[in-house]
Formats: sequence, C-alpha cells, structure tokens
Amino acid sequence: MLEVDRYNFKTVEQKWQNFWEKNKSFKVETDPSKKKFYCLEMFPYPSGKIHMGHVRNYTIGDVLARYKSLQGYNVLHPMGWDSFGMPAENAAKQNNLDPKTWTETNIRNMKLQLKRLGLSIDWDREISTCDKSYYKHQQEFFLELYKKGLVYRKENYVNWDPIDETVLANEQVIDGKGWRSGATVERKKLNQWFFNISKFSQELLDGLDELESWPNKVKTMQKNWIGKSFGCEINFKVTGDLPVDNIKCFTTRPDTLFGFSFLALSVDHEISKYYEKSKDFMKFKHECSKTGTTEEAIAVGEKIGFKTNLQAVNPLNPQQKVPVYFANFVLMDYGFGAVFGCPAHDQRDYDFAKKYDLEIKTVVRPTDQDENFKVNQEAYPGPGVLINSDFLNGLEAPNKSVVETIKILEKKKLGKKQINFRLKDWGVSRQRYWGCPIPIAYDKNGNAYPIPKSMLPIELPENIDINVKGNPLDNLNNWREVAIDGKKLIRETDTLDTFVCSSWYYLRFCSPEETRYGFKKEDIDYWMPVDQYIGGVEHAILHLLYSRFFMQALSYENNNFNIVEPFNGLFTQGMVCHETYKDSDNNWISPEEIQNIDGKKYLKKDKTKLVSVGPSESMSKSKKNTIDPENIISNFGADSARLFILSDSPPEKDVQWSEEGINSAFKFIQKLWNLNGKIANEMKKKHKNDYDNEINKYTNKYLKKIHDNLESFSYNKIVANLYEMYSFLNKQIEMPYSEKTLIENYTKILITMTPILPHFANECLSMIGIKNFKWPEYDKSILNDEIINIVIQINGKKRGLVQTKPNINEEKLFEIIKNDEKVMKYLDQKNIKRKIYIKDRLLNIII
RNA sequence: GGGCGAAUGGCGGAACUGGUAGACGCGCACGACUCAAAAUCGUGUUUCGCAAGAAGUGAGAGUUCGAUUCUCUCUUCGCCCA
Repeated sequence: MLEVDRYNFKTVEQKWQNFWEKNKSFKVETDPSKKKFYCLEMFPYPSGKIHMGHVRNYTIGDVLARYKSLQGYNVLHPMGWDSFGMPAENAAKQNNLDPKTWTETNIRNMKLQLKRLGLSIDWDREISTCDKSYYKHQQEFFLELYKKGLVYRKENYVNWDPIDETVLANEQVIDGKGWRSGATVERKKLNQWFFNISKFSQELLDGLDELESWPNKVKTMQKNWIGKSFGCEINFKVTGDLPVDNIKCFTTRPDTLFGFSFLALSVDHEISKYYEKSKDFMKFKHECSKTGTTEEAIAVGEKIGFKTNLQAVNPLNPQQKVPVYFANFVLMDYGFGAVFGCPAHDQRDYDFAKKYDLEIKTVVRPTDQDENFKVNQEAYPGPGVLINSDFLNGLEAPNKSVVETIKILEKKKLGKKQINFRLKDWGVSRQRYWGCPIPIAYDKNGNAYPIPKSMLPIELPENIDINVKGNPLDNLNNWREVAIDGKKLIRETDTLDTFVCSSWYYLRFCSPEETRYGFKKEDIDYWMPVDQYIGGVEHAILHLLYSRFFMQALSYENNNFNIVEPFNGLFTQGMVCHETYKDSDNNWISPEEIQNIDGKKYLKKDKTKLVSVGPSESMSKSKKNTIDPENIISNFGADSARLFILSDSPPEKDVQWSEEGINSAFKFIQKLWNLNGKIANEMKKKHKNDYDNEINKYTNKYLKKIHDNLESFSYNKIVANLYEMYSFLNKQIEMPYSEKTLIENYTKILITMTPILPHFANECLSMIGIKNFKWPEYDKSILNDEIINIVIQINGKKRGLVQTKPNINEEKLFEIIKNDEKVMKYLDQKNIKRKIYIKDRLLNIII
C-alpha cells in the first residue's frame, strides 16, 4: 500500500479561495456574443452569522452556477444584502448601537463566512439595500410609479401599541398584545402609501401559466392568493328609518337567493356612521375588533351580530324582507363589506342563523337526494340541483345556476356580473427609521409633493437617537423640513416596506455601478430574466408576487422595458432540521451540550441530567437545535459541509443535519484523496491497454448519470453517484489501463466533482496538470454497447435473469432460457398460455 | 374550515414514460490489523425460514400479464391560506 498524506482541507481550501479572489475567477461582463445564464439565490438578511439554511441555499446555487459555467455559459452569480429592516433597529436598541454600524459589521462577518464556503460569486457586483447608492434608485422608481398613478395614499388600519407608541407588524402582535410592551393592541387609522398591485391581478394570474419551470405548489399558492372569483354585484333595496335606499353586495352564489334570510354588514361599513351614537353598537364594534380579522379567526370564532332597524328586499322575491345585521365575520375590504346570508349553504351563515334564530331554507339538493332534502346540523355548500327556488328550480348548481341567475338579475337591472379578486393593494408605509425614505413631502394642508429627482437620494440621517417612542424620524425637525421651489414642506417620515427593496434587486445586479438609473437597458436586455432563482418556499407568495408586480409596474406605459416575468425558473429548497433535546426539567438543550452513552441514551455533558431526544425539527434558536456553520467549516472544511448538505435528501425536501452525516462526508473526502494518490501512482506504471474499453464505458455511463441528475436538481443522487464511482475505481484501479486512458477518464471524473467539491477537485486536477477544462459530455453512441439484463418472469414473478447484448428478439431469448434450469423447473411440461416480451427489458411467461 | 402534497428496512432516502423494490449513505453485526482501543480495511444487513421458498412499498378495493408508480375509498402526517 502506498503511504499517502492526510488531506489538509485547511490549506487547500484557503489556497483556492485566494486563487479565485486574486484572479477574479467569477467576474463576468455583459457580452451579447456569449450565451448567458443568470443564477440567483435569495439574498440574505445580514443578521450577523450565516446559518445552515444559507449553507444549503447557496450550495445548491453554487453547484448549478459552476456546472453552467463549465458548460460554457457566461454565468452571472451575484450576492448582496437585504439590509434594511426591523431586526437592526431592535438590536441597535438593545446594544446601544447605530443600526448602520450594526448592519455593516454583520455584512463584513457574513461575507467572510460565505467566502469560506467557496462560492463562485462575482463579488464585484455586491450590493446592499441600505446603501444610498441602492435606495436612491428605489426612490426614483417610487416617483416613476407615482407619476404613472400606480402609487396612492389612503387611510388604513394599523396595529398600534399604546405603551411603546409604535406601529406593530402582524407578527409582533401575539394574542392581541404587543410583543415587547404586552399592551393590548389597538386598531388605529393612519394615512399610508399603497402600490396598486391589484390593478395587475389578471396579468399576475395569467403570467403564472407561462412559468413552466416553477413548482406547481408555488403557482397554486399565488393563484389562491390572487383569488379570482366570478360572481355578481347585487344592489339590495332596503327599507327602514335611515336615509339609506340600497346596499351593494358581492356574491359568488346569487343562485341561492331564494335561501336569503339576512344581510350582514361589516362594522366599518359606511352605514355604521348612523350608529356611532349608540353605546350598544360601539360596544359591539369594540367586541369585533378583539376577535381578529384573519380568515382563521373568522372561521373558528363565534359569529356575533348587531341588529339594525333596516330590512333588505330579496330582488328575486320582492315580497320577502329580511333583517340587516352588522356581523363580525364580514370584512370591509372584501366585496363591498356586505354579504347576503344563505344559511342552508354556507357554514358561517348557518352558525349565524342558528344563533339569531333566522330562517334556514334549503335551496340546493345533492344529486343523490330528492326534493324533500333538508339541510340539517350543518350547511350544504356542495354541488347539486336547485329546489324551492321558483323559476330557478331544476338548474344544476353551481355552474349553470350561477350563470342563469346573473342573466336574470342583469335583465331586470337588479345586479351585474362581476369578477372579484382577493388580492389587495400593497401597503408600503412603515413607521420605522431603518428603511428607505419615501420621496414625498407635504404642505400645511397635507397635500403631497414628490421630491424632485435632482434632490435624490433622500438620505437617512445617521447617528441619531433611536431610543425614543415611535418613529425617530418624527423627532428630527431639521431633517423633516425641506424646501421645494421655495415652498416650505415637511417630509414623509414613514419608510418603505423592505419587500420593496427585494422586489428589484435582481435588476440592480445586472448594472451595480450604474449611477443614472437603477439599471442599464443593455445590461438587463442581456442578463434578464433570471434563469434560475433559488430560495425558501416561505417567500412563495409575497416576495415573488411583489417582484412580479414590479416588472408589471415598470413596463406599464413604457415601451422601453419589456420584461414581464423576472424569474424564468424557480426552485424552492427544503429546510435544515436537527433532532431536539430536552433535559428532565423540560428545558431545551443544544446538541453541543450533550453526549451519547451506550448508543441510545444521552446525558448532559456535565453528567447531571438525562436528556430525552425529540423529533427532528427545523433549526431554530428557541429550540436550541442549531448548528453553527462556522464551526463545521473549521472542523470539517467547506467541501465536507457542501457534500453533506446535498447528500441526504432531495434539495426540495427537508434535510436532517447529523453528526454522523457530516463525519461520513468528511471521511469520504479523505477516501477520495487516498484514491487520488493511488491513481497518481498507477499513472506512472507502464500498462498495456487491455481494460481501456471497460473504464471508457464506465466513465461514459457515470457521466450520463451525473448529467441527468444535475439537470433535474437530484443533487442527492449525484452524491450517491460519487460514492459508486469511488467504489468502482477503488476496486478496479489496478487493472491494466493505458496511461492516456486513465488520465482522460480520471480527469473527466474530477471535473464532474468541481461543482460540489470545488476546492478538493480543483486541487486534484492541478496535481495532474489540468488547468483549463470544460464540462465532459457523455457519448450517446457507446451507451447502447452494453451487456444488458433481461428479467424473466413466470406469471409475473421474477424467476430468472438473462445477460445479453441489446436488440435481442423473443425467439432467441427463449432459446437462451431453455438452458436455464431454474426457469425451466417452473415451466416443467406446462402449457404456455401467453408470452409478453418488452424488448430488452423483460419476458413474462404466463402458464 | 378550505387548498396542496406526502407515506418505501432500525434511520435518511433510490426505483427513467406501469416492467429486477430497497441504489447510495447512516446505524448495526461479524472479521482483519492492534497488547488494547481509536482510526482504517473487508464481509453481511427488508421480514419470516437451516434451506428451498414465501410475504412485503400506510389500510382496503379496482384496472393490468405485471402496480411503490394509474383509479376510487379511508387513515395518519406535513405545508399553505395564517
């Protein structure tokens, strides 16, 4: 046996990282003469340290980027920082720091960590959204959209924390209380800026059909979010003691109008103004604000109502008048804030009718029931046939009956067909300091004025006191005062939602240095759209929808910009999980704090307590089941980390991190290193070429597998292919190959390893003097030149295996079987009823 | 409540368009090296059975010469709406 040094990942990884940096190996330029590939991973929030989710995300992207680059593509693979946002403000408050300082320190650290992963990133294109050279252009876009009428201002409710005097995001409201102060959160109306995303509802919906390389799951989620529904706008006549003649309603089920038994209004409906003096109503309204407005709260919570003095007339049956209620399950921002109640066929309406003892009239029967069918215990929302509905009786519901009813209503001018979308406009105002300033100022009367482009960027003031109640910008009078054309104005102090920053960053990567505008046309014409976008499924709706909206908004009334969809391909990777541990006092224990005793039991390292092992869950600080990538890279190397994070599960599924797993990846690289030494040794020997054909065939088959698995994102199978390849070469390497053949094949194999193990594979390649290389394509013509296995079945059960050359016919195959005792034993003198032969695969003999 | 998806050894997972179920890895067992251990290497490892063989992909049905794969019913779990 040859003595080989241990593989020193520390020096090798450092060496190649220095090499790539010095040579700017991944720097790319716009060059229309070359075919391009834009590979983008979702950029990180600079929280301070990378986590395993980043390792997985960026490894997947790096494998693809390196592969495409070897295939000859001009690969744009950039990285940046989503660096505005609340955590910086919170951390700064806690540590008495400036958010900017905190963010910049984090970026420096994380950049070093990412570099240690050996990613093939063009760092010259690095961008950071909190940098004024970035947000300047964002302010331009805001003004551009404002000019096009796609930005507007309206009053809207926010979650208000009365103790901290601040606006809370939805996730900061826990059980109706502020996360920090614990105060009961109030609803407060504020003037806020909105992007008119709903204008593009139909376009955003239609666009999904073009996105063939997106997961269906994500497309369905977006479809549901946009929520197109077909229905009818009905104007109900009302009578009563208020100056109100009619109430507008949207419904998707006008066909059930004969089951009408009440009309329900949102407490924010304009009619509520007539009840503001009623103590009972105000009490009821307050009650409603407690139940929450999520669809879940509405579905689960108790349905309560407040009866008005109004009565609504059934348009199809004018003799019928029903009571009008305010109800907690009706939201102002869906339809017109009013719904017509049909208890028999809607569960919410049913619950409500039961509580207030309203009529429940069945108007749809399931097809397997007769006309006497009556709804009982719960509503029947399913399909069927209309009954008890006068002239509508017998119509098939809901498809035919809805269309027919709308026709009748339209003819009588009682209503009209309407398409309704669930998608609401995007509120972009945030009452926070650490975000992109909104380029608007107001006069004394509150009229808005856009800030002229020449005055951009509006810079965020630095080194200010952020330990104040509310938004610190509100207290900076010097900053707030601005003069435009001699007019004294006051700046908008809200900043933009950070989702705005991430809605166009992929454009900026194409022209990171451009100062006149957010991007250069020639750059985006070349690089866009992103060919492959990779990130977590948690961004399936908002971020991806907002980005798609941004393209719509930029191309709106602009013939110079014709990108419709930003991301041609999308891949959503799974999460990184780890077992969870708890001690006997039910405290979470981190993996570093425990040790294994006798295989299955775990003890705390201080040996005080037995530790119970819980299920593997997504890594989180609260459950203490995180593993720090920095330690892993230091102890095992980046290549080991990359190899393991890809090995155990398909990239789109969750992967379980384990000590054993990273260990075996580490050992495997050492084995490959030993093999590399062996092969170097073999190359020196003078051999005949008896086995050249075998290794050529093997390598060719291997290349096909790697190629197919790379194309289908089956990166876990590539790792399996590497293990198989190792096992083959390790056993077969001492066969007599000619030197030339051995080098040729081994080189190809090493090249296939460079996307996953870039440091290791490049080191091995340079040892045999290979510096410039391309992706090795497999040879289709020799794939068919193999010995194949044909399965012999008797009555569908496997009874034998025939090894033969391909293209064998049934008769010849049967001749071979006649010599196979094992198979013949089963056939023994029996009549063969039928033979099914699938060429070169299987012969099934039925007896 | 609605939508989408999944279920394969002790574990993570393979199986191309219906055609050898369990690739590859982990774990485990045995063996080699060693005074010994670790590391390393080798062999084995779905279950039952000494074997021949039989059973077997969440449960139950169906289509088929043949089903992990297609259809239906059910169970459990996950994700999203939230």
